Amino acid sequence: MQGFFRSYLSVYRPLIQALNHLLHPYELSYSLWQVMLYLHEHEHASLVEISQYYGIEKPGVTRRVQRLEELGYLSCVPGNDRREKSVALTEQGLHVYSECRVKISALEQRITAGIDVAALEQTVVVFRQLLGNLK
Amino acid sequence: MQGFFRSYLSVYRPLIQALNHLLHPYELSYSLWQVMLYLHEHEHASLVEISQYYGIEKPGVTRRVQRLEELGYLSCVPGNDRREKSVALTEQGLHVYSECRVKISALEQRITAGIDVAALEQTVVVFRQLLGNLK
DNA sequence: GGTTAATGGTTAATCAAAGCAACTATATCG
DNA sequence: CGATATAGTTGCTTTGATTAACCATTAACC
Repeated sequence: MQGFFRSYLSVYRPLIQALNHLLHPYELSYSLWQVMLYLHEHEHASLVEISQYYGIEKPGVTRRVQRLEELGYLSCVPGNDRREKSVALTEQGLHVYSECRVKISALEQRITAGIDVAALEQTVVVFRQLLGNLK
Repeated sequence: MQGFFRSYLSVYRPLIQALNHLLHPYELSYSLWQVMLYLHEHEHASLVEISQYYGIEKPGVTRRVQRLEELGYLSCVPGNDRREKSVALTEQGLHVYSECRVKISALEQRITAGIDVAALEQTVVVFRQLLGNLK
């Protein structure tokens, strides 16, 4: 499968640009959106948890969280371990999440238009396998 | 196909890291590698040509080309239009290309191991379609 | 129980990559 | 000839990530 990576990577820039453009009105980028995505699924989370989930370093998470805090999209929630900073989406964060969710799904719809659903599902399976092999 | 983008993007960071790690001994990154890739296929090219092919701005290409020139991997070739800077791989650049080509193909082999070849081929088709829809 | 080690988080400095705006030089067209 | 378009460069800014060093708190252990 010579050229597979190249084929994969050719999609990246236009895709991330489209997503960032979509998120821009909310002062978000995809990297910030990732944090919201995680918090939408986990109610609350520590920074290390997010760091490990996305495979990025802790300082990166600190900054994403700081930004989202500034925007009022998330806030700290008290926990028993006082080292830990547990964060959760705010009311506003949840609202922004929902709005973006709709738009992102619509974009997904548009970008995958005309592609066989079975092929898309197959592709998702391939991504999972690639990810497994990459670790 | 909710979550398709997310699935796609989850592969990006680990993949690009693996590639950059592989290219590091040659003082290359994937963004530099792209230029070499193009020049390997086109003998020589102008910066605008490369810029359009990869969908990046001209200054980005200027800097990539400058870096590759410093490394001795490419050099200018004379053309009739004196505005234009036509570049081509040097002897050394070609040699480095070959070495990296082998290693990248091996990595590709490793990362796609155990994945059905038909599924991979279908995935490449999906990438092409996505790219088409993204424009 | 008190010292040591591990864990969670932050800050600062650095780097890579990309974008935009403004500029120079050359070509083309009227 | 002069206006306009094209190719490339430079400078500045932004985004995202990394490493190293550090502080605070908790856990482990003799």
